[in-house]
Amino acid sequence: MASAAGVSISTASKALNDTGRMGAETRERVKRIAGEIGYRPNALARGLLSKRSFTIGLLTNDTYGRFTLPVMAGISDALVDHGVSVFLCAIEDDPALAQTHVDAMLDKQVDGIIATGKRLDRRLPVDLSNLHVPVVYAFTEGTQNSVTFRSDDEQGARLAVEWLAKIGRRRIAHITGPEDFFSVRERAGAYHQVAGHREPVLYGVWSESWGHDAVEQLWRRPGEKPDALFCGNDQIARGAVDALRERGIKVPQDVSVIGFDNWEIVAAQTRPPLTTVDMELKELGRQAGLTVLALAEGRAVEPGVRKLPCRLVVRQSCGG
Amino acid sequence: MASAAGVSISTASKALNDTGRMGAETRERVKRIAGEIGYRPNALARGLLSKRSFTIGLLTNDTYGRFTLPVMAGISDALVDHGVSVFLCAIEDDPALAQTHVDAMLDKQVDGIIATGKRLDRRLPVDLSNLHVPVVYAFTEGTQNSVTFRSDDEQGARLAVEWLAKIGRRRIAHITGPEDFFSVRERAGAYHQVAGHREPVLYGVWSESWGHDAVEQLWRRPGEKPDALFCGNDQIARGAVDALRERGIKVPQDVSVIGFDNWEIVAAQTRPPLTTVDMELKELGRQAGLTVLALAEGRAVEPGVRKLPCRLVVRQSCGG
DNA sequence: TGAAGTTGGTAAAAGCTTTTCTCAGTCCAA
DNA sequence: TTGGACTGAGAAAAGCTTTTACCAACTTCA
Repeated sequence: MASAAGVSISTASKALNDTGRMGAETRERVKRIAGEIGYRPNALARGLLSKRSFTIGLLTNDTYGRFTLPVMAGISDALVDHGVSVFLCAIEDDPALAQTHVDAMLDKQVDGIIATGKRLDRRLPVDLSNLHVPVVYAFTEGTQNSVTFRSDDEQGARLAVEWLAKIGRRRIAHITGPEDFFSVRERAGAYHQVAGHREPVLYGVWSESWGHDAVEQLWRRPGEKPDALFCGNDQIARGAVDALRERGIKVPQDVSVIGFDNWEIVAAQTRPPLTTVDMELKELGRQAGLTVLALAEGRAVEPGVRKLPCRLVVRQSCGG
Repeated sequence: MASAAGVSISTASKALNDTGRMGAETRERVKRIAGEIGYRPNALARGLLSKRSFTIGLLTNDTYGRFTLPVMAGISDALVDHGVSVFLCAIEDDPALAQTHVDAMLDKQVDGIIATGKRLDRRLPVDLSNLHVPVVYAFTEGTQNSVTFRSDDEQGARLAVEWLAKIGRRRIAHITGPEDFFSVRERAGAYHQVAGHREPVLYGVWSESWGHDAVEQLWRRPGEKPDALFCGNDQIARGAVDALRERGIKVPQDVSVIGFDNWEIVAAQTRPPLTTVDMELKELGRQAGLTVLALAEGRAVEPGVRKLPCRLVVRQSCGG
């Protein structure tokens, strides 16, 4: 212990924390010696006393990491400066596993929990509503009176469709995922609002092959073809772009395509690279982190759902 | 505290831990009451005493998560039964950030650290060699006398090329990543060993477009064309498959293609889905987790590099 | 019946910090 | 010279659990 190299335990503590009364010279000396011997206070002991472990838990059922990783990066980014570390717990829709992890986090006296997932309209398979630590929901459905962060899919979709309209596209089709997804309905709603009801919405699944098939369907139909495709995610968009190329239709000259998610691995590798909507998940994570920290410190936070704006990432699949 | 609902503090502790001497009936009663009031011991206090926090740190510079996520899943999977939680720290090749995270982990008295990355032949930008907690390296280069887990890329490559040979392919080309990657050289070495030196190795970058370009190069050359491609990763393979399709060459009828990584999002969505080599990163993580736990418990572990076998995942891009 | 052993439980210490309380000494003013 | 205020530092408690030492009561055996 640092006190061995100087004064008493309590004086050392006060010196290092800049608290209590003592001679400036003593304080300096203690600090210097502590630095020299590389003394670092034991966070366990500190936590035992202060009731703050400077630790939070991140619970997710998104094993693939598509959504969790950016969120995690944002949380970590926001909290590392506050000395807070993050337990990452992946629970694959397994209630027992989820409970095990929650219990472990609680035992370890986490200051708070952030729940995240892969879908806005689904709950994690564990009840977090009556814990004695604050809980914040990010990109997953929260409980009554909780704080929830989510992307503003309506605004994101509007961004995309308005962009297509702005560059002169008039027959914009929407190829998207399963209709029972809340975000699908929200994006489709915004699409209708901006583009009207002239072109159909094609509901399907979140895969490239569905994007491919949907283009086949659209182009097999008689009558005028779309001059733009707004796709529900980047994978669908990629499948669509591939199908268009196979039909000899040029992207973006003949048809503009916009995706959703800005999943680099898909969007940037498509030929041409996809213009797409970014949900700003890292920012979402950052805000969730700051919020759970505020709650942990006893600051009041207004409950409710906070929608964070999306951003349009312009690459080459639109022209304009 | 549970003692309020029963006996003395020490009796309660002994009852719950099945230690010490006491009446069976007393023990049962304490356990029952503890269960009823939902008592859970404070891991901080326990850790303070036992010098074990039941917490480990996972350090990674793979922000994208391609490699880290499976490794993390394996670690968590192996350790959750032992009550161990994992701090995930993403350090993006930033030495200062890395040090900050390591210090935070050490302050929190982690029982051990697992270092992982995105490349077998690169070190993390922080020195972990003289910590007073055990360190295990997984899928990143370790220090002298450390325990390191890595995939056996040579064996994986052999698996792929032998499979191609077995289904009757004779002119197998190898399109791969940058030659300065250790794993690239190892895979190429195994390729030469099995397939001989009849076809060239094309070194490039880890992208779809390189796979695409490489096929262009190969087919523009005069003479006989390859009847199989062994690609350095799934993205290259996907680019190659796309290029072949555009040339009207059928996969797998005319040319067989094998990738490397088994990155579902790429491999499964390619048309046709890719046969590929899986590095079994989850298993790698599991073993790393168990090893760091063993070390933390003071059990001796032989230092050295442990190569874990890869597995061939057969989909439709090979035929045979 | 008395010594030795067994049984069931409690008290106390240890682990490391932080915080509050206390104390000895110093300085100044009356 | 004495009383009060102030200063610098240490003692002790608290936070929660586990472990060791200990004690009182009971049993067993000679």
